[in-house]
Amino acid sequence: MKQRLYDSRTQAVTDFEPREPGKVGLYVCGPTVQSSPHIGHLRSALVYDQMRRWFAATGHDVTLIRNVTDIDDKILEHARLAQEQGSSEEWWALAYRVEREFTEAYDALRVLPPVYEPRATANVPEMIALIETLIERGHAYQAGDGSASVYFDTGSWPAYGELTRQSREQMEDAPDSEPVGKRDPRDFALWKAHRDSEPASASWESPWGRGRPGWHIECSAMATRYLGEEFDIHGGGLDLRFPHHENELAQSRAAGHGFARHWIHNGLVNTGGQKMSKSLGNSLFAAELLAQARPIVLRYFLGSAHYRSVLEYSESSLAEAAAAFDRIEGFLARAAEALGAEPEPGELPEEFRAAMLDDFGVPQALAAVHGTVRAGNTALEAGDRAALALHAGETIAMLDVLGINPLAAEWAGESASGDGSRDALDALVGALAAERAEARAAKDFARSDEIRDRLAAAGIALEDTSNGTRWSLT
RNA sequence: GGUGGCGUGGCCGAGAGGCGAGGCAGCGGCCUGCAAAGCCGUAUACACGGGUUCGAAUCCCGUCGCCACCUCCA
Repeated sequence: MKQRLYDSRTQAVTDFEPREPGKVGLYVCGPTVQSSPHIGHLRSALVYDQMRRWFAATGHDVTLIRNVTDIDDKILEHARLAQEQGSSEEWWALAYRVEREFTEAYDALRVLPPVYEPRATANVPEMIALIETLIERGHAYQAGDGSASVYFDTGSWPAYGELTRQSREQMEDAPDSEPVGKRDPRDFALWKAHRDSEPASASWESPWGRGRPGWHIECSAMATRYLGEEFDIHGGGLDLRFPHHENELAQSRAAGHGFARHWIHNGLVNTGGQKMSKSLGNSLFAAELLAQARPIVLRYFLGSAHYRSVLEYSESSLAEAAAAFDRIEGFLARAAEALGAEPEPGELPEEFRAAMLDDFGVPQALAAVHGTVRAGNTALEAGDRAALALHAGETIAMLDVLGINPLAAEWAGESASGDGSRDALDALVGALAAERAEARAAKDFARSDEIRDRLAAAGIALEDTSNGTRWSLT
């Protein structure tokens, strides 16, 4: 069975065939590091992390490139505004500080680092070369106002609009805040002339004069530099389809590159039925979320909807995710105790494989996880060790692919077992549990319930199983 | 004006012409001293109105509502 993948350009689920068998080149638009990461950034990164893990699990060598846009209007603007308030932070310091916040948030969710994370500022020569090619081929021109700006000539590229199926004629004119020498309002900047109001450090030498790169050219240049003129998959948030990805596609194709074979776009995160975004000011920041939910639960939650659908965030949906994940985690803990060892990863159930092969059907894959957990619980109850070991192993294998295996090394310290305080607690709780067992044996239920209640008040739940009493933190 | 998406049971969330994914909550049962956990069982769900079909939540037409993009955004 082949990998199936929805392609935004053709608007259809198609077979995915890597250009080179066994290898996948995946470029993902990373953040513009202008302000702190929010839940939407986390979801986006997570979606591609899941794909990357799945491709790896199915024997592919994945080259995942996720860029960092560290020079842009907003970064300069934010730094300037802060400086007006007395900040001494330069734009490049701001960008780097925010970039580290992103990295921290990604790490918290165990989003694996990309194979490489290129910064726009480190690829200016590649961008200039690409712009020169576009000018040579007659698809770009220097601004008519004599400035150093260079624009892509959308009128020279008949396919313009192919990604989002829009005709150039029907597009609303971009109301530029200032007339900047474009031949057509729909043309977009490849190179932006330096302005005196901007720091000199935010400009580079070019054949057209000092300036800085336009937004779209960086991705074309970096994707090509690290993945080649033609590569397998280009991904990003749905809101990047137009103009960003449309423009990337146009300029790269106009430069003679094959560019991305598949385009994928992840759905956005809504809250209160509305898109969350910087401009609306309704952002849920990563730091707040990570403070209120266990990172592994947050990862489960953000990854539980299909990557292309809208994910509605609410506190109750997050709480539901926590309950669902507890069920899985509880099974693994009981299985490990019953088996006397942490289960080894087993085979991936066919249902899970089929779901993932079908356009990354993570929701159905999670249904397979829950089905396996149920089968495992049944085996546990029946005392069928072989079946228990089988299902526990399958569960672990599936969770590993999804990056939510609480027993995995990557989540060490997050799982229920772990540090020394846990052992100390175990000794104390164990003593109380033993006392309770004596009381129960003597039918002194008032005493046994008192012990259980006291532990419950302290956040420790007791469960009486056929193998004795086990405890867990609530 | 153009482009795209969505509307599924109390909630979240899949599916996509014919055995009602999965989770959460609820109800009944088993287990338990009582619980908890677990297991078993439990739902006249597919915005509305037409149509195609032996059969539609799924296809077609229309209507309503919501959302996104066309301007910086994951």
